[in-house]
Amino acid sequence: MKKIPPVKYMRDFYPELMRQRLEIESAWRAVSERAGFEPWDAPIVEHLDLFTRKSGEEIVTQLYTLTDRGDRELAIRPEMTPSLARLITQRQSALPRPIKWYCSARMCRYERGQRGRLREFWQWNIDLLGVADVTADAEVMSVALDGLEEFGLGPADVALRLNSRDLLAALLGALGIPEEHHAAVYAVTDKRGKVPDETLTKLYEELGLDKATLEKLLAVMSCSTLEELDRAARGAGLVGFEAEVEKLQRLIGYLEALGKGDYVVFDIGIVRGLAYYTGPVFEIFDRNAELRAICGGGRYDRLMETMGGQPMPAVGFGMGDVVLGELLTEKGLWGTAPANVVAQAVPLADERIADAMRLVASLRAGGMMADYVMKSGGLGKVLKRAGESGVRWVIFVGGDEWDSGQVRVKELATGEERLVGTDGKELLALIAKTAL
RNA sequence: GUGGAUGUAGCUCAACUGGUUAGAGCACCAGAUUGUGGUUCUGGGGGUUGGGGGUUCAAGUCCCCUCAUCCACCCCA
Repeated sequence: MKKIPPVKYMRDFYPELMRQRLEIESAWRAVSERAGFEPWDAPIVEHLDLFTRKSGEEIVTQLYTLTDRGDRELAIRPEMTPSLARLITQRQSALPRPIKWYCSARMCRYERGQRGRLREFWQWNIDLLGVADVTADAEVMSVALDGLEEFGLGPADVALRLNSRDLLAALLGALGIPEEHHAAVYAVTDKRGKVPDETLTKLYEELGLDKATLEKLLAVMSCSTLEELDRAARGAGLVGFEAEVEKLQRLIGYLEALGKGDYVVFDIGIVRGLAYYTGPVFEIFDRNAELRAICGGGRYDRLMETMGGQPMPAVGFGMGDVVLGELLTEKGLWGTAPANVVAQAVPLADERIADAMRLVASLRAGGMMADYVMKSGGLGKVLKRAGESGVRWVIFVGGDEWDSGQVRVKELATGEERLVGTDGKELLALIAKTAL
């Protein structure tokens, strides 16, 4: 019989990998809860319309779609935001503001796999709705960075690249570029840092702008700090963008107040592909910029209307488990050791197997992680295995000790042995004491 | 969807210009070791050399196709 492999670009979670996934998810959860976000989730399968409404029909080629027996067109969710919008709009007037929600969800995208991108993955979403001010943006970005700090990552490891769609729009407007051409400019700007500067310049030239406008655009787009941009735009005689610069400066100030100032880098090349972003947008990268973005997000103040709800300002991000996992592996920051069995009982004769079970059952009932060897004897091997796998106590069940109502307990780290009663109580107390 | 690279045991890799039955280390299982340790020693299981076709007396090796993986592009919610 031929073996059936896992589905292309999807992972089998052997225990080692599964522990990593759980470590990531519990960190996300802990950080979210600590920052006052509430958990939510939705079905893993949604109506196809939910996704095409937000992203257009082209999205279908990137989805796992299915038709159910009632001829309903469905799709496995490729992201959480449409579901979020549904949940929010269903109870929009009843939810107290601000709405701070998080989820850690499994999703699928039918894409070509490559490093950092698979067809099934987990994504942490943080969303804050009902607050139009950049205080909310700062909060969301800060929590994203908290999520990375939880693993020991710091400003030396990752950077938060920040930009604003409103700022870009204001600059292009000031340059006299009509709104319908903004998307084309964004598409080029998005390449910044990904292609050589000369190529970028060439792409801007191909946009068909007149020479004066092009020169001003290039002057503005080549800035690598917000201050530099402010000077360059003023120098080019542009007006009407100042409020957006001020907003970003205030946002950066809030991030500093939240202790995240060292991560922030202004990057006019951060555009984000999605059309629905409206204000500040950001991506978090490893400092070496070897991997794709660890996290991306921004403000999407129009989405609730698009999804049939009342207008409501919103800001959020998504962080995937794949790139983060690669970074943690690269930096050696995985924390979880296997959960070792603390105590292992070994029956010294077949007649003692049931007794070992009883003892272990009472230890488990007492909250201790305990296990037993499933056959009697073979002490040399049992001890060897126990030592290798991190067992801390081995309990010998049987022999003369058993006949006198006791079991012999060996602490593997010291080799010290003691005699305790067979009901497990004394053993629990002993282990609890040494565990501290 | 486009282009490039790579495919040998669970993992890391050998096998000179084509030449006997494809090997080693690690891992796994067992024994030395029926009441006491991590070392050591011995043995064992595990391969359609990704798959198919072709050239040849002979293919892991050369050719073609295909599949998979990785990298880059497109896209990136």
